Amino acid sequence: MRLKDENKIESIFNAAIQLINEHGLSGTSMSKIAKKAGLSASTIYVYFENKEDMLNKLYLNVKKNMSQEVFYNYDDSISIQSAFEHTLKKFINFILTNKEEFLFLEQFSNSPLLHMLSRNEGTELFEPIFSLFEKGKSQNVFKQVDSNLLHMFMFNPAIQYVKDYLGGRCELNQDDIEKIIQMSWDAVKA
Amino acid sequence: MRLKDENKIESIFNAAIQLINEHGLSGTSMSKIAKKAGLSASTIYVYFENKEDMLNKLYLNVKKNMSQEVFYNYDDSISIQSAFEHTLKKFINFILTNKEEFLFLEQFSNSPLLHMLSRNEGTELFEPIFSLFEKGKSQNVFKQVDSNLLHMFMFNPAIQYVKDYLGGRCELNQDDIEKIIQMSWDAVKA
Amino acid sequence: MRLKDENKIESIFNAAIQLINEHGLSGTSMSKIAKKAGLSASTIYVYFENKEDMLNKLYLNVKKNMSQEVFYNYDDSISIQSAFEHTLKKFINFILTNKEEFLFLEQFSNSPLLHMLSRNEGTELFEPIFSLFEKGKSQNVFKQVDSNLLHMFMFNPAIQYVKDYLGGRCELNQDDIEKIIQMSWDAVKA
Amino acid sequence: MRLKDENKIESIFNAAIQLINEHGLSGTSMSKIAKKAGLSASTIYVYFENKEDMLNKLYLNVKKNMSQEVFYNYDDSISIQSAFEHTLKKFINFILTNKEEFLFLEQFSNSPLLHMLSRNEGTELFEPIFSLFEKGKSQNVFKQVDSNLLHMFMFNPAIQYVKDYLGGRCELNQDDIEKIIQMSWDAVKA
DNA sequence: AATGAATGAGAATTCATTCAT
DNA sequence: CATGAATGAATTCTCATTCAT
Repeated sequence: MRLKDENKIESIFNAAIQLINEHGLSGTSMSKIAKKAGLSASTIYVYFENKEDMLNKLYLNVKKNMSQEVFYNYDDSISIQSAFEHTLKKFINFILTNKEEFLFLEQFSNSPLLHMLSRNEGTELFEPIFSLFEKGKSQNVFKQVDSNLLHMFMFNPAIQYVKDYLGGRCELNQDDIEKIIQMSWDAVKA
Repeated sequence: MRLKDENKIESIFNAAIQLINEHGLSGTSMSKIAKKAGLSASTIYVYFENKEDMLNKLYLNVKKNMSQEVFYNYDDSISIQSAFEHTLKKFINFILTNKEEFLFLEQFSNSPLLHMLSRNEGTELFEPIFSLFEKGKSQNVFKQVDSNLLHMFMFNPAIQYVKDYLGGRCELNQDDIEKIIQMSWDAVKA
Repeated sequence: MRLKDENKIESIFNAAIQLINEHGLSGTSMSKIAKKAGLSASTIYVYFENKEDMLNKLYLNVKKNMSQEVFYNYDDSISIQSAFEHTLKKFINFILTNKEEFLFLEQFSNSPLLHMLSRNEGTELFEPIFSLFEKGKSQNVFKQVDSNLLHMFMFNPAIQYVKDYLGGRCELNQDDIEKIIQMSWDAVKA
Repeated sequence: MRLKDENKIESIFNAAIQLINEHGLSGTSMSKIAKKAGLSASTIYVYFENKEDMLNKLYLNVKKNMSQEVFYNYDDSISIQSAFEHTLKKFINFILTNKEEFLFLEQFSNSPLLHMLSRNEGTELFEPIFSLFEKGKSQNVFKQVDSNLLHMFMFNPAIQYVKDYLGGRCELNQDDIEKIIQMSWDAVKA
């Protein structure tokens, strides 16, 4: 693809994310996305097969950006607890500063439009975390449980916290974030 | 006049839940719900103002059922840890045996169609839990953090686990459930 | 019919007139009328066959009120010009002080829902005017033209004036009204 | 892309006019118009924003046609009385030979769907008449009254006459028309 | 007489997508 | 590649009316 095209995909993605957060998945039509992106609805079909395809590719795109930022400069050599806390902090930071992308992810994750394939591909982008879990378990730093459980206790409460904040249901508070990280650690540590 | 049929609301709710789980919120139309419920689409509008209203009332209905079952025979006098574990167990049990209702809740919670009002009303149904949190904090059994944080660590990982199971992404395992309860406790305990 | 019923018909008529002026003929449904009248939609069908029937009866009702007021104390013995001017003045006064009824009439007169029968019956209520026209023609006070033409020049410009005023397209002005009456007279006089 | 078909708008307008005259404004749905025009209902929405928009544009279109025909070859230099009579004759002729358009205008003029803006724009198309009124007043040929009053006496009785004729409530009669023109003149002349 | 419940028919409008240019 | 035009299918919701009580 040429540069020009990449810009167009970018515009489509941005427009889609904004509209979905404003009006929900079902309230966002292709023509509205096209209008916001400044092109014709039919142009979208040059780049994507259909709405589902577009949404799935957008999902993976966002997940990729997220993983890139979260694992940027990921240092494998520090202590497991440090790696855990550091990564979680970076994750929270990412979803706080990229709330549009994050909220889109949350909406789309619960939709039947998200293909199993995309979901798996998205999960694989967080592979370093699963490595950390395995390493931690082998060193008896983490509880001897399925890594998915560790994953849930690492991310889900934090995700809920940010969702509540972004939904105006609680205040943002640095202290709370520290506590969340502490609690997550308490949950997973052996 | 004909007698208002309470069963009708029940049928509408059941049809809606099933369809939403099968085809997603946006893939579920009022006429499809009506057809499944065995009545005319316009009849739904006798009982509800519009789709949004119907969905919000369905949400509250499900939340109410959930709270009734979770807090049935809720014993205030046992130890805080027992109450915590017992309630969480009952909660997991409810969402496992009422997967349709549970999955609907998860979908709808992320939709902009869910009114703030309904969300709050739904939360209030779980008041006993917040009482437990306050009591536990005063006795220094729980960490001295906002009760919402305790709530997140109590429920969100479990919710994610059941979602993964119901989505076919992991096996159900009694042992895992015990571990989740243990991890939740580790997260919240002082 | 009993008193009680008469009140109900009155309520229905009032509600209908108000709603039609606010939202137009097509924007006014039977259930909205019923709600505004404080009764059930099905009750309207106790008194009228259907919407058309109700509207036609309302039309005649308004026309009857109008004729009663316009011809109240109608004095046959004064000069023809005085009778003409006096009646026109009273007519203008009626439509100015009963703008709701008047505007309903104007809306409904152009609708295909108005039956020929009702229209004729309504016209007959203005019989004294046609008598005046005949008398005036026989005395060579009016032009020797079809009475309907006299009728048009007597009423239509005035009606348009009041419509423009009520529609906010001109100011009400007593002087204008005098001039309209003068012009009408110039048009019909021999 | 396919070429935009100007005929399509024409077809839509024609279908709308016919149906509105047959079944009234409220009895005419977009899908019926589309069917009669030989296209899909959604195609109408390619050309117009909504029903209201379409109707207002149709209104202006008809008004424009009317003004074009009425003022075709309009000669400013003849006597004021001749110009008055000539124009009125042409107007009556237009509404008699374009009864569909005329009746649509009458129905729509009384509808709350007609925007103030369209109404004004429509009136402006008859500017030459208002010039004539001003000129006539300055030469003391017309009464010294608001031009709107002159306008009412010039057109409204004639309009009513044609409506009665088209509604089958009177016969068409060239003599009557001459008389109407005479009466209009008597009404407005100084 | 009065009415809440019920509904089939139909309303306006939007949607995802295709197609010819 | 890009897109305006076009549309069948679907959507939410309203309506006039009927009916059992």
